Amino acid sequence: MTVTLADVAKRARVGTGTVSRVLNGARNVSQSTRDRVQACILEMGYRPNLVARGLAASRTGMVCALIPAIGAPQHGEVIQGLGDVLHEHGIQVMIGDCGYQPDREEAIVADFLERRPDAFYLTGVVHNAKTRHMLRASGIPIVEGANLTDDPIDCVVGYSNHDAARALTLLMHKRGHRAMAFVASTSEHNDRIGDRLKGYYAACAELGWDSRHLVLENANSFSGGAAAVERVLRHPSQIDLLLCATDVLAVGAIFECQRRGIDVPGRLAIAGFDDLPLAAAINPGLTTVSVDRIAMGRVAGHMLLQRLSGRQGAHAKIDVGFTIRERASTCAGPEA
Amino acid sequence: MTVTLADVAKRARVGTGTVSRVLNGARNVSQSTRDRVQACILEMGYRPNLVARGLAASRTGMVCALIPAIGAPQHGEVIQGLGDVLHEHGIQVMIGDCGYQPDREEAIVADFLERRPDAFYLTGVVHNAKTRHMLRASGIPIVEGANLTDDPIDCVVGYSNHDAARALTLLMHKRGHRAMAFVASTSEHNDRIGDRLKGYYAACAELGWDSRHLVLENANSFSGGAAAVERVLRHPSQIDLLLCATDVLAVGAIFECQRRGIDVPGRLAIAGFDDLPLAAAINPGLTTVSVDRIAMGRVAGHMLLQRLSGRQGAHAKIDVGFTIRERASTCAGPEA
DNA sequence: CTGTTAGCGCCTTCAC
DNA sequence: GTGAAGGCGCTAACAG
Repeated sequence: MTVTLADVAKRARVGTGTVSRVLNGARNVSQSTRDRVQACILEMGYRPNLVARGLAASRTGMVCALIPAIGAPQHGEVIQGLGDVLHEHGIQVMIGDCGYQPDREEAIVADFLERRPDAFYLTGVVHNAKTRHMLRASGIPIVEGANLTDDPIDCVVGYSNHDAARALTLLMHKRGHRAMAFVASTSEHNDRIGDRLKGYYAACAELGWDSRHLVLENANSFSGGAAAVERVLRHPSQIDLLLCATDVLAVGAIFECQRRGIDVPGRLAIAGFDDLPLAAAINPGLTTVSVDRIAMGRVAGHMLLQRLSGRQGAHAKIDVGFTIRERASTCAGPEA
Repeated sequence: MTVTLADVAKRARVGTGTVSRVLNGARNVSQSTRDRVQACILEMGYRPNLVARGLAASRTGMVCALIPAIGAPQHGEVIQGLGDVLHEHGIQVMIGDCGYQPDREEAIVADFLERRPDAFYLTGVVHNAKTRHMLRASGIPIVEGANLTDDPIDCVVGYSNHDAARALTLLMHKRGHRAMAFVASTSEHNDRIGDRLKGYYAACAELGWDSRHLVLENANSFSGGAAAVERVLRHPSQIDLLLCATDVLAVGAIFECQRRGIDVPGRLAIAGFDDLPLAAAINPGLTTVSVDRIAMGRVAGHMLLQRLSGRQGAHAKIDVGFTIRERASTCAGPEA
């Protein structure tokens, strides 16, 4: 029924090995036979069976990527960059959605490993012991992304969520904001959010705000951001800036302020994190932290390719940095 | 190095066939040997190699899904529903991003087919001839989604984008809107958008608006929606409703109105399509067309499972319907 | 119920 | 440069 490599070999009057060589671009094949074989391939409409190739070569040409939520544009961008680079090398990306749940992540890793991927990409740098163990034991290259750590499973590419939050907090202080509240999203298992909060704490400590920091925690949704506004307005001390752990929370907060007729940033300034397209579009524009996620994905792809090509060592940790985008949702500073 | 099925068999003192049976839950294995084998599997930490299984059984337990843009939450929801159903049956989903480009779709389909997936999910119902041919020739179940057609490759699950746009237009007319403009997104190769426009035309025809329909075309982005507002305001006839082909366009339009101090819906009403979370959060709430995409994905999954289990026939076309969500961005009607 | 035997389609030595 | 042969790890008859 379906035409196999052996069929091609027969038609071209060569051994299967030769066809295989042509297929994989080995140099030691004479031009004439190469041409003949390739003609047959075309004529017969032969398509290699990558499952068989994977078994024989123990290289499947597949890389697994785990993200916490498919449909979240941030992670989509990373995957896009990753895929762009890998596709050029004939590698396909298989995506897993672990929904911010470590045990789901573990299950997916276990499942995916049975498919013998050539490498793995994980979002975040915190994974449970079993997951780390399985991955290490598999012996394939692993890259963790979207944050930084000094103790990666294998290698890591991202930016310091901690430092970004700290820098944003300090900048807002410089701009004149004095009474801040931090709005975290409920996510015990999201290291990026956790580090952003820690970065906020660090900045507070540096500023000498050693007493009760106001920290709220809400679902990472527009209504979660709205709820934060309500809480803050009822707070005894007059909060003048809402530092939201995500743009979604921040946008929800801005919407709520619009509804209540609260001036942003006049009465309450709002900052976010992620620089989604929405951040630039909304009124007022949202001050936020920006990262080139596509580039991050591309770097991840290159790291994997390098590891796959044998060259160990090299960079095991790459910081792609971040940028703070100041927009109208926060004050331009005392001098402005 | 890695433990294989043969290793387990040796340790359990049974044939490889028996281990295979235990693995695949065949009934004809005595409880005692089953227990013994399973003990060995645990002790040795055996994990089956799905690549080898795929080759031997010519079932890979993989389904490929093509979406036009990873990171677009709409498609993420569909994939989520699809994955939920398939995972329960040990099937993994491999996602491809074809970026609204037919030739990229064709290339991805060709690549993916070499991995011998058990089935395929495609977004949309329009694909080029080569793609359709390859898919048909592969002989595996195919389901197309997110729209409807009478000529599916195999089967289709979705809703009529045409009818939804038509219904929305007619409803808006009923609500008192008389001078509409349709804002399409630039996408020659997006059948959903195309059908929405046709549905608008159909409604216009029914309403006797046979003369010059105002139709704009902009990039599917917030700024595209903003640009549409500018165009409409300069239009000689006073447009009172912007029918946007997507929520993103509509939200961009609302933002632009906010900037210009234009009352929505008083001066200009705005409606969208997709019912993103943003539609309910924004001020005013966005009137839009809603579809249960997760459910749609689940239905797609069930269709595939049914096809895979041999039972042909059954439903080859399932309409999951749509709902119009009226919110404050359009008028409540003459009676309100 | 269970062991044995062929492959699945391809890659990869190893001789020629 | 090229053919032949031996697996890769597993499933699926087929005997017993």
